[in-house]
Amino acid sequence: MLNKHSTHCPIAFGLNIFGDRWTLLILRDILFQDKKYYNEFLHSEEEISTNILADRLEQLEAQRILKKSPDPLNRKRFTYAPTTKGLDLIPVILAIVRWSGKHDPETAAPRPFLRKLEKPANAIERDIRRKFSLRT
Amino acid sequence: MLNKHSTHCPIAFGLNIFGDRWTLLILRDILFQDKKYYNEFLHSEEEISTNILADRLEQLEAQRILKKSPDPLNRKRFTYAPTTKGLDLIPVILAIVRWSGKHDPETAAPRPFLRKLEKPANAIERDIRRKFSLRT
DNA sequence: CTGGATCCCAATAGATACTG
DNA sequence: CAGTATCTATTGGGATCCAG
Repeated sequence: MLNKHSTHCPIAFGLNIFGDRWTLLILRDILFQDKKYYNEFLHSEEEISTNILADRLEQLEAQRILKKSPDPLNRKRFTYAPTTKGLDLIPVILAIVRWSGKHDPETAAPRPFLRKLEKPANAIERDIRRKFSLRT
Repeated sequence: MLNKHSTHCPIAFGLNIFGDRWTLLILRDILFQDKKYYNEFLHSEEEISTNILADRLEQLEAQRILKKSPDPLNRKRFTYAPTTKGLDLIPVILAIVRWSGKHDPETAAPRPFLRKLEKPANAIERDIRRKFSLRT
């Protein structure tokens, strides 16, 4: 953790919230992979462990980046959906994707995950926002 | 660390390199604050500790995001400058700054650090790139 | 001296087993 | 299903140390 005093730097502020190896992967699942359940996040390719997933979901909810709600179809399940603050992270994720697309020999080639990223960034963002405004 | 197997996801790829609380702060110092020495990074507001700074500089050099060179003015010192791969992280940092500007009550107000960010993103990026191409 | 790195130890993150 | 508990590994703070 950064030294207690909050630093008044916008980069430090952001990194204090999502500057780790897992948080943005959960957002990726939600925003780009249409996942919304704890178990779906658990079984993503990177295999996050249960305590980390629980912790990050809690942080994200506390930061009001995600909203946790009981699943109407199954009272035992919860769904996680992005808030406006969460949707506003789309450009951060897209900037990372573009950087990796340029500098990672593995991801530079077209991949399933990247198909929807062939559109311009603002079209991608608009589509995702539309999806969540329709079903929330 | 993400589970050993590299995941072929561009977001995971990026996060494996700069998904922590310190790496992008060093890049910030270099790209936006004109810092280039170990000691300058050490004394930034967030007070990174010496072992972390040494480790991150090593990682960044190993990833060819920074280039370490002997300082021509002082044989004992080293300077760190961004490579093209490092300059390509400017949009990631700017996306984080924009998100924080919108969602952090502290950084939303204009601040010294943010002055140069009042220009459009591509003008900011162009200016920084120009600065480094002139002096490398 | 002084810039940079290493070492020791505490704190935090993470993997796996287990539980309400 | 969705976590907690426990144990291990990694990160980080601060002192110290080494090279020039």
